[in-house]
Amino acid sequence: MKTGDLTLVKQINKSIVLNEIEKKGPISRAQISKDTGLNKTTVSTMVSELIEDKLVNELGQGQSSGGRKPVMLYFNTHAGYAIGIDLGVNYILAVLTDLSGEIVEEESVPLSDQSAEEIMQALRSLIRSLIEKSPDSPYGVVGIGIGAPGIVDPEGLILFTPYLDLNQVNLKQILEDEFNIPTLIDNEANTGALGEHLYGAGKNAMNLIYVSVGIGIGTGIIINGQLYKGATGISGEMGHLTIEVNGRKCSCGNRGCWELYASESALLTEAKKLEYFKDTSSITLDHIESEAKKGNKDVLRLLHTIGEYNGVGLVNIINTFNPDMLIIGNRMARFENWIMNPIKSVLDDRLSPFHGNAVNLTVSSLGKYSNALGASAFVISKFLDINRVKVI
Amino acid sequence: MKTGDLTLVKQINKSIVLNEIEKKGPISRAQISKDTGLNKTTVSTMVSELIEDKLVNELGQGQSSGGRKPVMLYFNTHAGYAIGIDLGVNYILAVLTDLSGEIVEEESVPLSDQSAEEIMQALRSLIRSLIEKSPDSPYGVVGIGIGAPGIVDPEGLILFTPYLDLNQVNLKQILEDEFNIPTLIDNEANTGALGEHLYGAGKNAMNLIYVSVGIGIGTGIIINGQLYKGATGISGEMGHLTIEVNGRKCSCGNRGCWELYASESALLTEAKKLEYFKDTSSITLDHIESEAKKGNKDVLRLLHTIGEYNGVGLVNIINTFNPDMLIIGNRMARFENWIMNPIKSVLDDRLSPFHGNAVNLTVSSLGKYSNALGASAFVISKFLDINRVKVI
DNA sequence: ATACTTTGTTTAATGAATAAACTAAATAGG
DNA sequence: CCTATTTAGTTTATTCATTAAACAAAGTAT
Repeated sequence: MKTGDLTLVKQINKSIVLNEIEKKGPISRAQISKDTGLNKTTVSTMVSELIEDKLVNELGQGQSSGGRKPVMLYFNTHAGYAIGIDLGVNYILAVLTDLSGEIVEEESVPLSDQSAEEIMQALRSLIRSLIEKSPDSPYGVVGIGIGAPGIVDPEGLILFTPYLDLNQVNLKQILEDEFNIPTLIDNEANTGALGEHLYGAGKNAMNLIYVSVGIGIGTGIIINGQLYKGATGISGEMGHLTIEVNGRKCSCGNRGCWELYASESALLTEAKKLEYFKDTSSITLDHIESEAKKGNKDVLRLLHTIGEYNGVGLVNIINTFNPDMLIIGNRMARFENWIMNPIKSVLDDRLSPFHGNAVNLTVSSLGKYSNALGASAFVISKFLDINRVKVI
Repeated sequence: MKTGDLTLVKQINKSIVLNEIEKKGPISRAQISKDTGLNKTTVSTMVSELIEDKLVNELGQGQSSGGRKPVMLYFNTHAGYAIGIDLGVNYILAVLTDLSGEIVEEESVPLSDQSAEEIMQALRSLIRSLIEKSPDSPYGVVGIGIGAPGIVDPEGLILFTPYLDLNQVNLKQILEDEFNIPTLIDNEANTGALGEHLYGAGKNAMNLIYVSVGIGIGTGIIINGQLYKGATGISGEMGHLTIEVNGRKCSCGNRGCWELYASESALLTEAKKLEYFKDTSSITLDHIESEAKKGNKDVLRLLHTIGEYNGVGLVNIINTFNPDMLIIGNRMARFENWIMNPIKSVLDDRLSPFHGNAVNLTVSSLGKYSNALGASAFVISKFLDINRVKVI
């Protein structure tokens, strides 16, 4: 059983000090002591250790505030690096970040046939390349994080992923065996939620829901600053909330699922029915966006409708979680200009007044990087072993 | 800021020891040491303190297992008492429990006009009476917990409650001023969830959703063993999930809310339309249950439909939370025999196979007491100040 | 009767946080 | 320019947790 002892106390306080330096650095020992309530002596001891650990450096003297000049400390973001991978349906985006989540290298490849061989080969070569490009550092590449579409079990086994030929593949095991670097796989909505929580729009939100609207809709749930994954790791399938009880059958087995009305697939399906696109063989989001920019009435009306359906689902999420913040991510986010108003008017209409203005709704601030950055953040947090991110 | 120090360590370990005695008592010091990993010395120290605190007693010698006989310890459930109150729409049920949640006294009164005066007077007299009846004990009555229908803010202010004339009343403040006993008010779904989690069917579930199906539908969310209340304390309004996007307007502002189809109100409304009840002026649940028992076809068909609608909402909950356990409580629970099968067949139909048999679905095991017992458990936990229950 | 086991306490050691005293180095004000 | 004051950071001694080891108490097994 997890009991309390002195090492626990030290761990807690060391985390607090490191966190403080990360968030507020450059900062002096004295300031940390004032801000945290920890004794000056304790702070000094922790800082010494962190400097030995190469996680913190001294910057030099800062401004005096009427007495001896403080020694400023900063988080050594170059103590190690992490790889974050966005495993998309037709692309793989891989980033190398420093320990602050700053992107230092970036590579991507398109996927053509989604076969296991193609994907694995692309992953291997991307990872190998980023490892080679990673600057010399005390800890090297500290982890590989992957955000994948589909259902991933807590051991890193991909239980089910539509479109990709990776069902029942234990990606974590395979990559750890090959690269000997701690690896984490999770659903892209979960990694996206983490990314936004740690580095994006959700920095100050302890309870946030990240809504990944792509081909389907998935949600990443951050509760009390921690990722919630449920009993068997498959929570957050809110794309499959029924919003039409006798609606169309969904591939998940349910009927009238939200994502049938509000996702990228829904958008493309409905666009196909428009007069304007009747001669277009395969419609893309680019087509739709360019028409929307041109002011194509039918496309605007369609986006309005899709926005409204997004709003209906968001009302459900708010009624369930009463979150501090809602973040819309993935590919639907590019239509922000056209869907945000209908979403907001649906919220106004349908939300009980007790929610008032409490909910903060926004579009992903990390854009196409939220998934890859979240995956990277995940492994960084694991490396730093501070309680910034825990999976419930 | 909350930092680590020795008192924290002690608090953690003392909690562990007390919890162990609560759960496994009678138990010896040696056994606690083995089970928890705490050193024998530490356990002895904590036990001495707990005995001084009157929270633990020595029972006498136990069975030898090949050496010196152990001294068995047990949790002194009579060290104090707690009052738990189920504030219903047309009744108030108040229980006095010992520290183990065992009911030692019970009183209830019907409500006739739901006026603030009637309710406050009834509450006062119930509380006063239970305090008088509480046996002599080291700590006396350690808290008053109240589960109320409606929306309660974190400070105990009732923001909104349908049917009761208590809107904007700060019940907590009023009762604390009068009785000088720590008081907690929460939504009845939250207290119900706590009751089932601590003393009922959900004892072993760390992630559970308690679905209170009464006049409306509310949900109490326990995540990682802790009650989740959301950013402003109004999470869990899953009765207002839209299941028909263009459905009837609900009083909450939304459309096609789940509770319009699956609650007690829905049952009564639909029952009114049945040929059999056309001459009954005011139909009650008793009427319906007695007809169901007699095998009235129309009533059975109606209950089947209501069950199916309950199933639809439960699928939504499972897709969202992937919980260890789902517990159906409040008045709809009495129809278990007629609604459980339709619910289960809807789950079979609509749930993705990845949920398999992972979800444990059951009806409240505390029956009409789950709300009152949860309210009592809430204040007991606060009193014991062990981390058994924390509100996120 | 003797060896062994199990329970629980006493004793001494370890390691964490911290208050107080101290050193170092600045500013401020005459 | 000099002294008092302020601020930063370290050294020292104390307090208070857990714990390992030795020990005492009280049983069982043979």
